[in-house]
Amino acid sequence: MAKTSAGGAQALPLDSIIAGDCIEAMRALPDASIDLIFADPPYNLQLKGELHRPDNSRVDAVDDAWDQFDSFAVYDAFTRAWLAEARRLLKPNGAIWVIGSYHNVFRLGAELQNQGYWILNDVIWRKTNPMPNFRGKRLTNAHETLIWASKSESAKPTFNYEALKALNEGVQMRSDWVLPICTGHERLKGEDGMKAHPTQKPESLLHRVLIGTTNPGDVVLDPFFGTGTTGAVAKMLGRRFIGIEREESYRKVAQRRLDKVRPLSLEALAVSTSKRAEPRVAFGLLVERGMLRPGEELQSLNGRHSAKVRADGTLTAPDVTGSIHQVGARLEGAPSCNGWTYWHFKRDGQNVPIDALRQQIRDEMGE
Amino acid sequence: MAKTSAGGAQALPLDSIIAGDCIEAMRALPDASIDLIFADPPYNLQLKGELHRPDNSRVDAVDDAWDQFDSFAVYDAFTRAWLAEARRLLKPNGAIWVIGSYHNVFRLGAELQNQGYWILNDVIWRKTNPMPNFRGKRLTNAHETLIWASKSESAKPTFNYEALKALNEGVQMRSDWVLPICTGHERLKGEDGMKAHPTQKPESLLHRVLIGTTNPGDVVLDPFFGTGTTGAVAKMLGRRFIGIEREESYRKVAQRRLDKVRPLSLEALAVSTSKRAEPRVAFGLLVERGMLRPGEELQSLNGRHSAKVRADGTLTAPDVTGSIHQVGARLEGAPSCNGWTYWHFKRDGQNVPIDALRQQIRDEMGE
DNA sequence: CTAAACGTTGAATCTTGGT
DNA sequence: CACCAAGATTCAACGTTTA
Repeated sequence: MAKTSAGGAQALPLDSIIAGDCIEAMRALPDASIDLIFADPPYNLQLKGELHRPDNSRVDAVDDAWDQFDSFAVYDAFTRAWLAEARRLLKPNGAIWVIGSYHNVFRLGAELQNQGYWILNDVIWRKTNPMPNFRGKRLTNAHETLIWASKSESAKPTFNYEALKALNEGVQMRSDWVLPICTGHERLKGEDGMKAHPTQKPESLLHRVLIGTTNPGDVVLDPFFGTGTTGAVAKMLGRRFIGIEREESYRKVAQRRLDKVRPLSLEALAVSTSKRAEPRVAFGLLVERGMLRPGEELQSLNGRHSAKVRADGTLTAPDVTGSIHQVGARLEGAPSCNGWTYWHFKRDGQNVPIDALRQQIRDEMGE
Repeated sequence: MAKTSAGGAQALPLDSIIAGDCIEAMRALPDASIDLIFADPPYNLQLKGELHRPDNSRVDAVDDAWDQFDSFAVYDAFTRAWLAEARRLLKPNGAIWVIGSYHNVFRLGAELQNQGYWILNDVIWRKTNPMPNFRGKRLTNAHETLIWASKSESAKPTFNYEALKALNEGVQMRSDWVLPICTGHERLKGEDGMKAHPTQKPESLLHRVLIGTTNPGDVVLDPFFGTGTTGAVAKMLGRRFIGIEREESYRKVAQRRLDKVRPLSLEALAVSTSKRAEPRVAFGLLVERGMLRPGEELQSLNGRHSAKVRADGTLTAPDVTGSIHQVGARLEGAPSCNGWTYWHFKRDGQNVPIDALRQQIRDEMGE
């Protein structure tokens, strides 16, 4: 595929599965073209014989004295390579999710940090129905760890705070997610009736990831596509996806699965948004519109202070004059203050925050 | 201190706090002398500006000098050094616990693996009452990660499977542990009334670690002793401890704390080793949480019988040991008994059913 | 007296947009 | 990039004061 000189998104093989090795396939994609990467890398290394040690000696699968150090060195080299490609592909405000268990997640996390990714949270997928530890020599391994990281410290990653809060019954989403493992009808079977993939992730997990950290239309890359859970949920949620998968059998199952997915309507895709996404309203507009009269007195939230509205949209109190925020902050001795929720006016004997007037204006603008 | 040629435990400064840097202090201890290490190293939080709650109050951040490192390279070198000393000190079948957050735990885990430690489980401490994310820019950081590792792959670490199972309603203990953070009376205060240490760990966490992975009489080393939670729980549970702490103020608080701890009786310490019927409720959590003290006496509903609480959440009476239900049934000569309503404890001169404590826990967990 | 209201705090990598 | 101002944002557990 030809890259465009601009690295334009039109070069991307959207909504399709690329056959091949994940590192080579990523090399063919343009810089800074991806909004989000979700990666579930293998940790049962079938890499012997296909990779070289850091000193370039070839690792042989059969007769090699395959000690632990070699094993970690090879795994780290593999991790370093695909994470570097992944970072090149991310837009400046892009982010990545990786998932792993204690076998590999510490290598993943350390390498993310080494490459300049900025960890935003680690998230625990707490399985409601894990496989028990049969030998009674360990604790039941009842969770996996996800790491959410932005491309750099200065990035401004997508985070739909209000949508996740709504998913969590009105309290902010925590870093531990309680979700069942993938079983039943959701678990894809091969033609032999056996499970098609050993570690198929539940769609609920991807649903939460994509609702929380992407917007509709975003491009999501999964370099270890497997049976395509990332693609299926992305398509359902109105996101674009690119999958990379080496094994033909997985690609076949994934493509069949994807063909059956019907995207949700735009209406169904709408999520709760934060105030930050709404248009700014100048306090002065409330005065101009006659919603507050110059000279009218406002009361503070706690009732301890008052200030008068002036015709230019500033407030004045005995010792301070300025914006609604500045006056509130000064009177409270606080470094900052949200004047919209701090100041109240009287209507029908009730104290009403001036934020209600702002909301009224926003409602009119939205009509 | 002179090492004995056998590395004998008699050279160990048991049940005391060593003043000084953890690496130097460990160098003075003999090879292969420690059964278990619990380490809560600095997290390298890298906090920048100040953080305020929405009500404008200031968050008291962990900004102590001991948590400051110039780079990952410096932090890694520090980690490498203390983990190497720690490994030298462990007996061949010894094990280590480390605790951290996403800031440092990937460095810890990777270095453990690099040094030949063998990870047995990662364990998630899920906090019932974490600090929220005040700016709505991340997920609530609601957990910390512990890593449990043996000295080598071939080691046979202590694992009290049945005791942990008994603590967990008779089902296998999982890798996610739900426990509150350290607050209230347990949180140690300095003379100024402020918290004595910024990151004091709850005793319930150490209780579970020590019950599960040590035996009475084992030697437990904590190279980052702080205010001595590890020592306090070890002493209570009949384990020996060695603490290393650099800061004099922490040592003073820890020593005062340790002096007040009364070790449990042997009887209370006995830990079940045989299989038995599944208790239906997590009585053990009441013990871990300190709501009932091992050795404490419970009275029967009719006042005719009494039994003692043991550290693994079983009861013992003169002729019978087992779950709260089993012991109640045996003493009454009944086929079954609801231990929750049968057993009572004394609080403020009143007999209160232990069910009240269960209800308290359920309330906390939102059931 | 109790109940309700109010205040405090916890290992935190915690903003955005305009000039 | 620096600087400045607007303005968005919290949950559970304790402890203390008020009604």
